[in-house]
Amino acid sequence: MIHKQKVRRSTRQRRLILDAVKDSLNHPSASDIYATLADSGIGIATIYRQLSALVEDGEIGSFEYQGEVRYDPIVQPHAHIVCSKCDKIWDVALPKGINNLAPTNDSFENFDVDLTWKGVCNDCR
Amino acid sequence: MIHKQKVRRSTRQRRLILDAVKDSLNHPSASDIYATLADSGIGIATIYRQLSALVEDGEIGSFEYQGEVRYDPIVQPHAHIVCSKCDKIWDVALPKGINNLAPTNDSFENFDVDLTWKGVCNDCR
DNA sequence: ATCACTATTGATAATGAATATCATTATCTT
DNA sequence: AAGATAATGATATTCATTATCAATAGTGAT
Ligand SMILES: [Mn+2]
Ligand SMILES: [Mn+2]
Ligand SMILES: [Zn+2]
Ligand SMILES: [Zn+2]
Repeated sequence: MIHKQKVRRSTRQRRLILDAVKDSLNHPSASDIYATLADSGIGIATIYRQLSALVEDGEIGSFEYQGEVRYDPIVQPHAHIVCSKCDKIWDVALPKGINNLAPTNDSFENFDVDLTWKGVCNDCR
Repeated sequence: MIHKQKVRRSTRQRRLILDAVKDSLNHPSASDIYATLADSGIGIATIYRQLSALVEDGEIGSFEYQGEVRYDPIVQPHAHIVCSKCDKIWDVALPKGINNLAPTNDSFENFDVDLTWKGVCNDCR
């Protein structure tokens, strides 16, 4: 029983939004992307819809921070460092062997890890 | 230069809210606590205010999940397992030695780690 | 116990992120 | 080119959380 693949049309809006995330450096929110594409005329609803769709399709990553969803051009698993002063976010490699440290009881099947270190960055000290 | 301690009054509302979180088992949200204390007459604004204050005072923990803040009776650092189907959350010990795996560049001072494993629980399979 | 000071409360308005609605438009298949 | 329908954009709506402010109630001093 193969799950039917949802047909996704290639629209100008989808391409622009994907490119904006792929070119981003700061884990942008939906309104960040909206601002970046301000002169494209893309509506805010489309920004939200396509960002969700792109995550669902595995084209981009996402996580929530400070009450809003942030998007990530990197889809490979990785960890983040956040500064609690300026709220900047950096990418960092997952600790080697972290998957071996997963809680292995056979009543749970792990498939994803969300790891964030919180601290104060150099600029804020 | 000691930082002046903010004076915090002991009110009936604060005590009830703290007790509700301490007695909780399901990482409740603000509205969960509001529901639990429904017959106490405590206003929703007070629920939010005191939950924030209790976190600030280190009396309870908190983290965000699925677009809302969840509160935690356990203040000691620990990790969570969440089921992406039923959204239930379990406590789990932090992997031993996780702090040694922190990204150690001297331009960043780590003091907190947020670790969540996401998967599908037994009931949902 | 009473007083004065002010932190806290509760009702409610306001904010901000995200979703729902729906007529119109654009994409894809034939 | 035509038909089917996914996608869009304007906007209304939902939902969590915060702001406002007059009234209330802890607290420390008398
Ligand atoms: Mn990242
Ligand atoms: Mn917990
Ligand atoms: Zn910083
Ligand atoms: Zn489950």
